[in-house]
Amino acid sequence: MNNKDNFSEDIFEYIKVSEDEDDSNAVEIPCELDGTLLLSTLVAQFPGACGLKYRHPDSKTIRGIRLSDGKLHPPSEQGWAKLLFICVFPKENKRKMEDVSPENSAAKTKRLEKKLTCSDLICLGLPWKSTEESIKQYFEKFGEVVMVQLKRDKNGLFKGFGFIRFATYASQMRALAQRHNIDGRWVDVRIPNSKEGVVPQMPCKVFVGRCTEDMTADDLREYFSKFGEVTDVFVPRPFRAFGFVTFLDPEVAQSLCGEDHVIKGASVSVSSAAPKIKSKSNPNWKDDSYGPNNWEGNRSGPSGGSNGSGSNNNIDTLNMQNLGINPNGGPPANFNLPISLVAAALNQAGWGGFLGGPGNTGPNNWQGGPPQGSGGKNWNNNQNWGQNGPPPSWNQSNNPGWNGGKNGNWNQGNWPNGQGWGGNGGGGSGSSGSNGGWNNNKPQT
DNA sequence: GTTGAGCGTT
Repeated sequence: MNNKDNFSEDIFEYIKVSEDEDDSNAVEIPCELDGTLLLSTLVAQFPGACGLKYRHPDSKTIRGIRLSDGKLHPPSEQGWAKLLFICVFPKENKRKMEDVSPENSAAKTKRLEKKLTCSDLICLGLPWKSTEESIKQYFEKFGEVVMVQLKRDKNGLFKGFGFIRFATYASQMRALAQRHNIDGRWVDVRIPNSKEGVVPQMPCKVFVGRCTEDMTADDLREYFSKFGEVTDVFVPRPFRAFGFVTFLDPEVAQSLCGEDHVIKGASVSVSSAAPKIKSKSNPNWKDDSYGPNNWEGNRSGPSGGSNGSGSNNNIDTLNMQNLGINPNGGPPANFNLPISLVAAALNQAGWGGFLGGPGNTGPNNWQGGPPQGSGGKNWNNNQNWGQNGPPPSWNQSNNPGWNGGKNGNWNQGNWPNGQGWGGNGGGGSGSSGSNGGWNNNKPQT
């Protein structure tokens, strides 16, 4: 052995990955102990990646790497060998001949381009030591950053927030779809309030009907990833024969609507997750509510969160929806609690499924209380939530404090400080422990 | 000198 006895990274196999066949920019990425590579691990280093390929040393042809359940499988029984693996990114342009018809190509693309414009993004909770340069450097992994403005007071003291702007919509979407840990702080990146309703958005989410019970979120993700980058999947449990898939590119989502696809031998139908019913019971809803089931079905959140499938790829669809990035499934307009806190807490409390994690155990994976060691004592009387999903009041104004924080359970005063839900490091019912949560920020010096 | 929810002296 070597003299790094206290350093156990060599129990993981590292594989060399690059964006192209030039390995000078390659990154070595650790596999899991079973030899597979988590897609989320790949995405963490290569945002937007949806798979891997490699050039076969003998045939010299490019071969794809098998992706199943969010895991990339080594090309042979011998493992990953010492080959260079190349990231696969979703094709920018579309896929099917029908979509290249005159009606759908130029005109439609033009329309979309006009709609899908970048806006400034606000970054909240930046570390005090941030500089324009460091922030630019951090966000450049999502694409070209054309502007960084950190806000300071009259004395030049940094106020802990700022604005950034990307060169492309895709970069913006990638940044909005992820959580950001900058120098150990969870930083919220959002569309500024001043831009709310100004930045036009297209639905990124589709409704997938006729799902069979054996279709997991990972199945849907794997299948639909071939059409474009999937940022979120939600399959309600218990089984309800439908699911939702959210794409990074709204054009991909739109192009799939109206189509039938075969997954696991069954025909599913893809349709718009667009508004279908109007909610009268909840004054907090915006004018329209979305999808077949409002929040319960249509809502989603961080993928790869707090469940056994083991990884968190930092997708933050909950945030996206709240901020109008994806108009489908948005919460009430006057949703007072910082959405990131809700997301983090629900995730860590084992609600990852409700928020759309790959396990999709939904509200039912939370059986009668917060995780051990949690400070979330306000949950204790809500054990019925573990049986039949959220109480009806979730969608109504008399809910436990979603609106004004008057009732105590949800207002900020009752949230544990600093460490979030007990700081147990794991994702509630999940086992992977890779869910950092949003509210883990600690005071810094 | 301190801080940790917020929304931009363009």
